[in-house]
Amino acid sequence: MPETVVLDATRATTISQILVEVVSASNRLTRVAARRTGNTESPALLRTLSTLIASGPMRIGELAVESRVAQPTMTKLVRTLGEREWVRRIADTADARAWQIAVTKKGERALEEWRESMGAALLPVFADLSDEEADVLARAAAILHARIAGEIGSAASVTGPASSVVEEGAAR
Amino acid sequence: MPETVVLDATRATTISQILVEVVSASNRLTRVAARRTGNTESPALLRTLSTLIASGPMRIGELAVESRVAQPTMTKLVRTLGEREWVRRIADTADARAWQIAVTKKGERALEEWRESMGAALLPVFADLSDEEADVLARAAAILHARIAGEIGSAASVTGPASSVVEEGAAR
DNA sequence: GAATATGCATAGCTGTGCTATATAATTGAC
DNA sequence: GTCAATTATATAGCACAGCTATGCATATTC
Repeated sequence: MPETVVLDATRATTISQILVEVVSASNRLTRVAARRTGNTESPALLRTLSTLIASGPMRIGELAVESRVAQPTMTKLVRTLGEREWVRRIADTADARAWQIAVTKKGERALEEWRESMGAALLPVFADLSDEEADVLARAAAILHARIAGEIGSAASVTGPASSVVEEGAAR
Repeated sequence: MPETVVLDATRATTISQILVEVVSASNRLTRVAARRTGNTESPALLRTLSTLIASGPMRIGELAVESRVAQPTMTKLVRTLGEREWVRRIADTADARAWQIAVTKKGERALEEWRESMGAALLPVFADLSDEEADVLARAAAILHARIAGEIGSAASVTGPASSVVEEGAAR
């Protein structure tokens, strides 16, 4: 196995190029999806919801890290989500500065409806995928999800049990 | 092969779900990429550039369709691209209302640099992909690109030869 | 040549993202 | 136990990408 360094450099280049193609394809797919669904749904809100559903209630700061946005951005998103009653804020008994953010039933339904409408909107473009192509897409999504989930050292999902049930507005 | 209808419905559901997973993964990947690159580059500008490079000079309206944005959005993007000297506007001799938008060398370089920095930024997260995983991602990107390109009836790339070489600001 | 259609620009809004900074609570040092 | 430093969220204010509605100029059609 000679010239390992050269081989590795080549391989890194190849992987980089593939990643760029994936990002580029993602970028376009996002636009196609936005236009076909009529653009009424917000990716950021749904991303936040699905993070919460996947990992359970967590603090705003943790949510910001998981969702890859700055903390003030997440504060805004959580406010909007709260106004729609898709999440509720639960006081954190261990730290009066913090809140646990939890998805409501309504929020779960909203995400589910979004997934249905997104699937329906994109289906016509992809309906005649071969089984093999469909499999490739499914595996690619799984690979991306796994890598992205693993990208953060630890984060979240460690917070769960410490929260109380005091709703916002109640005496603290 | 009995119950074709039921089977097809099931298959449609499966494909829909896969597509939703792909969109969801894309959405997250976009955020990871934005954060890791330091977020200085704008996806919309680069999407426009790469469309122009792939399909050659075209009108603002065509570019809007290809890039899946509304026409006023594209007008703004083209203005920004022009200010950066990444594109130039060429008068369309066949129609005085229209412009042909063409990428400059500077624009090509900007896209190339973006691709390099994006690849470098994401590589650490994906460096230890197996050859097989890398292949799955590459094929998924190709499938998405092909479908998205095919989604529009015809559009663009039919416009090329009709344009002149009169630069903006020159007598029209 | 007047009416209609088309291509682009402008105005003005919303939402998502950012940084810098404020406020309040917690933690740590002494 | 109090004061300083740190931490969690909120607020302010900005930029940009997206949209719809609409205006303006040029083409096209009858």
